[in-house]
Amino acid sequence: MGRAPCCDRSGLKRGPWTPEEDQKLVDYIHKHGSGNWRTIPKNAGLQRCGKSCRLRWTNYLRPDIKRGRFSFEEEETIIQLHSILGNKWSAIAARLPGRTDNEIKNYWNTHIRKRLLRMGIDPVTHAPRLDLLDFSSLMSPGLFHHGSSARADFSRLLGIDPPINPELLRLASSLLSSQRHNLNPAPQSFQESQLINQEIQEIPGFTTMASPFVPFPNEAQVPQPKLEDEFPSNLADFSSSSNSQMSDLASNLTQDYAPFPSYEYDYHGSDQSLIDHASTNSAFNSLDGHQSLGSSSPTPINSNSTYIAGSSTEDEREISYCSNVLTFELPDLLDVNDFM
DNA sequence: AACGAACCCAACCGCCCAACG
DNA sequence: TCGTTGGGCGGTTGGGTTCGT
Repeated sequence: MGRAPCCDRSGLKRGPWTPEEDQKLVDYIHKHGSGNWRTIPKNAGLQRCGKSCRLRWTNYLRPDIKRGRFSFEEEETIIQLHSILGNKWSAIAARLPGRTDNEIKNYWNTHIRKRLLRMGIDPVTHAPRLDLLDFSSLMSPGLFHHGSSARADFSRLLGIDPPINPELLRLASSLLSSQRHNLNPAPQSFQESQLINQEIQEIPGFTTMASPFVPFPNEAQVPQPKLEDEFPSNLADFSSSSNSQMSDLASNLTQDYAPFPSYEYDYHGSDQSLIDHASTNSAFNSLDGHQSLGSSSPTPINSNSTYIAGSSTEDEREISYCSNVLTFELPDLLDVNDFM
């Protein structure tokens, strides 16, 4: 059943707000508070729909709104929360004091989303975009460094040489399946979002901008799955939509796996940083396919804090993301920019 | 300098859901 | 139980600005 317009549109002004209108609305709300939005425009002497007033207030006029560029930490928080909550902008905004859902949504769509795409990360699933890969590239013998008799048997069985790594195939299959079936990973209702918020809040070490951002206080808490025996068999679970599954997911984030085994956001609220789980297994090739930005050593990849305080250019942020985040090997010949 | 393309973001649209009578 | 309403949400639009040629 369609919903009737929130108000009679005839005679009501639309479009950009004038300073005079802003002042009227601010004055009224300062005096009377923001109660019944339908009656506010009438009482405040505005030829506006109540909905328009509410939007103007919540997205622009509210005194606690923080204006200006998003900090790197805010960006990271957005990305992390988005990986869990999906496009629940209000839920994400609730964790970023002073930022509105609309502002975050716009920032995501205009900045973060594009950056992730440039990095070869699917902004919906937060997984590397394997759909862009030529699977023949996965047959590179140098891709994996694990000795595996099972793999040898498997490849012998398939008669393939050089062998396709079965784990990689399984991963690719799971990811593709996940991307096909779980494009809407977020819960459906605001209540669910709130529940999830609570659950996330209860995750040990998961904090938001309101408090020091140190999800993993010490290295010992960081899970370090081995590629061959600890890959989630069904990564689609990551994107499940039910509340309980989201809860499980949240738990998994700290207890078992990162959303993607070799794809991990770096947490660096303090000088503690997340170990690069997969750095011993793969190296990240930059998007032009020539330069490896990822660390190949098992030491924390940003023990000196990869993020340079005060760095603010898009490139610097992207490089920081790349060096911290993506340790997934892209084929040398793949230029993600070709797909942009 | 002029023009078109690309980008940015405030504002709007339409749907959903809980509350209420 | 059902219909209506208000508030809230995510998605989309369009006008202004910036960038590139």
